[in-house]
Amino acid sequence: MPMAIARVEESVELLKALADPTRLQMVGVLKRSSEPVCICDFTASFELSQPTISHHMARLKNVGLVEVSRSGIWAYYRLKSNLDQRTRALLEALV
Amino acid sequence: MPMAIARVEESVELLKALADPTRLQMVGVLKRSSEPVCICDFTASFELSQPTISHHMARLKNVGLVEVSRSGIWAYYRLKSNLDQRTRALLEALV
DNA sequence: GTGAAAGATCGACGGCTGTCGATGGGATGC
DNA sequence: GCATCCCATCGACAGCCGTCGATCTTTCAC
Repeated sequence: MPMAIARVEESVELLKALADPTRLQMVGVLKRSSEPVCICDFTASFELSQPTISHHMARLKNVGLVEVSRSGIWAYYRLKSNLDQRTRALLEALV
Repeated sequence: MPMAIARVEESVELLKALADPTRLQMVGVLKRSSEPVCICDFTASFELSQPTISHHMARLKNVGLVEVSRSGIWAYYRLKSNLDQRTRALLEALV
């Protein structure tokens, strides 16, 4: 039974979102953290500009890997809670 | 314990190799096949030029996902036999 | 040797993507 | 109101990547 085209495209989008050193490490941080992580923490630990960090996080959000909660002027990100089993297995193999 | 940089880069190369619809489906075909698959089968089933198919397979080969055996004028590809556990788990979650 | 077939390589083109500085937008504090 | 801070968005640029036609290499058949 060949892979359905729709599922291929969906998997590819997920893979492209993870296929960047910065984003893969961001996901790693979020996966290991028990609490949501502030964007300011990422801008502090990666040697990249703030717009770049924001851009990467937006890509992770667009593929449904992370979700955001705002508190005042801060934005806290965490891995989405209801990731499907396949995605969780993939992260488990990666991070 | 954060991810080692070398392992991040290695994972990213693997993810980039898989983050394309054609290559992901190629890997799917190889994973499901009990026997090596001829390049001519891929050029026949994908609506892409022969150089493009060859280019994609070369990328899969460069990251160590597949290996080739030639017989006469034909080239047969299969998933590399000694993939590490992490990579196998990743393919299991994807294909 | 000649020709044909499979596959790899090359050169070129357009589109996507990572990066930045500049700017915008909302919340906080004075 | 005004300045300041965090973050998102925009515009621009360079580099990578998917794709193709053309060509080269190797093998086989005659």
